[in-house]
Amino acid sequence: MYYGKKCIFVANNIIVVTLSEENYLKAIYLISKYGGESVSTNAIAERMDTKASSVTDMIKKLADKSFVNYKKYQGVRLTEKGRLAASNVVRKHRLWEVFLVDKLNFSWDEVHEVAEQLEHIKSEKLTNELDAFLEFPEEDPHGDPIPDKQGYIKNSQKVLLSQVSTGSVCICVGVKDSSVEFLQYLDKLSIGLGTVFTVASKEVFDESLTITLNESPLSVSKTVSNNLYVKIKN
Amino acid sequence: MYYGKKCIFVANNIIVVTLSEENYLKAIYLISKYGGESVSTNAIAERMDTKASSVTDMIKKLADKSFVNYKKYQGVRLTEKGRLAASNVVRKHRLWEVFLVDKLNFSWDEVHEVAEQLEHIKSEKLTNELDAFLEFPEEDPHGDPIPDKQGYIKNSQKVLLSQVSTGSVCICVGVKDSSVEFLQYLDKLSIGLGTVFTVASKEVFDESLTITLNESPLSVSKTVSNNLYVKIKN
DNA sequence: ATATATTTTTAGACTAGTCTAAATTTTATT
DNA sequence: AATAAAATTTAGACTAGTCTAAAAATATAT
Ligand SMILES: [Mn+2]
Ligand SMILES: [Mn+2]
Ligand SMILES: [Mn+2]
Ligand SMILES: [Mn+2]
Repeated sequence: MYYGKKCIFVANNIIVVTLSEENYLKAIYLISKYGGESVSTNAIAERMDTKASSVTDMIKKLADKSFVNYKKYQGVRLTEKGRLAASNVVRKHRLWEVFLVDKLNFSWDEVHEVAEQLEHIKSEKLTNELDAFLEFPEEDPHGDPIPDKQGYIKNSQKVLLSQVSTGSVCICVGVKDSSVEFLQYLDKLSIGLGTVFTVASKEVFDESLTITLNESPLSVSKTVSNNLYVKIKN
Repeated sequence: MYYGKKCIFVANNIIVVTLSEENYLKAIYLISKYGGESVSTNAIAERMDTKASSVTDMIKKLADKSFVNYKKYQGVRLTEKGRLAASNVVRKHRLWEVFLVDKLNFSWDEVHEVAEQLEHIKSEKLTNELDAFLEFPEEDPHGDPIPDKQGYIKNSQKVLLSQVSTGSVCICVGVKDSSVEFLQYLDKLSIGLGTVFTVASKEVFDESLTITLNESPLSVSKTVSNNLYVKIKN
């Protein structure tokens, strides 16, 4: 009997889920907004930087294992089992990101690549002890929510900076784009999670904003305001 | 061009070493006593619980990448490059074991399985920050030495309990067999790293020892004394 | 020195996961 | 409704890593 042996997690001699399957589940979970919506083959392929034909192959395997419901040409939707498996991968990813930033001096633009690896480590005890060690964080270094053991996510009232009306005092609570480039640009602007500023004015021409940060005015483009989550402070 | 894409570490777009290759390198490294001796195909197969034919296949790949020197039917020996790659895997394995015990409340019999996964995470920064976070430990929870960044290992004067002469005061500094079974048995005997005891007498019949631990006599079999490393205290 | 046993390698097969190119189905446009 | 475009699936090929069975080389025993 051939089981691939390496790279595959085995519990009680039953194969649970491979690294590759986990990556597909995670992609479906995130594209579908945490398991809600149905997801197209192409959307998965694009997100995972792979080919649609590969996605179709994998979707069939996931359907066989009842992680997704699948009808040809109709896209997929996570089952409850799939949603839980996927949320667990995301939980691990985000917990490890917190660990790297809080304990190992990583900056928020350095953690993602390593967390992509760490999220596949299989050990319930490890995940839960890590959670406790970090004092049960609710959000990762990019402001994204960390699902709990049961896959439950606390939803917060964050809103995109671009939606905020002039005069509001805001606190930065997350990023929509968490690319290295954007994060480093925010560093340069001295904007990070917890940064407080006021929306001074909005330019009609290009929808750029002028915000007041540390008493000084700062202009931010529409691209920035469209990718920064804030909470209104008053 | 096909590169397997997943599971393979890429630095500057050059494939460095796969998870499977790392496992073989580690096995050769440990069998050869940290890269010294030449190692037979069968020895690798036995240690890795795989078939000799698979080992031969992999050996050829490792030789192509100049991690080992290989002549048909003559076994393999690690090159300097191979020794360093292997020592890095062992370094990571043992650092993670320290992390799990010191920070995440794992016991010494629970860490190995998880460390087998964690040892393959590729990030120099992670390894070095973890090392610093743990305050540069020199040994893992089983008393095994942790190679430094350059692959250097501090060698210690530890000796098997079975070699110690009667009357010696010993401090337990490591185990040769680190199976769950042996480690749990030691727990039951209240023997761990740092435990101090005196060798009271040796039984000629079965070479069992009577040791004095916390004022009380305790009998340990030859199997135990052959798998426990100690340092003489005076 | 020869025969036997052991070790190692080779040959051929298999799975997981990927790809390209072609076929099929669904969706959008006239 | 027919056609064109886009999305999706299928067919067939490829690699890494493994296996079994057979062949070849080396080591051991008479
Ligand atoms: Mn991330
Ligand atoms: Mn994140
Ligand atoms: Mn170990
Ligand atoms: Mn160890």
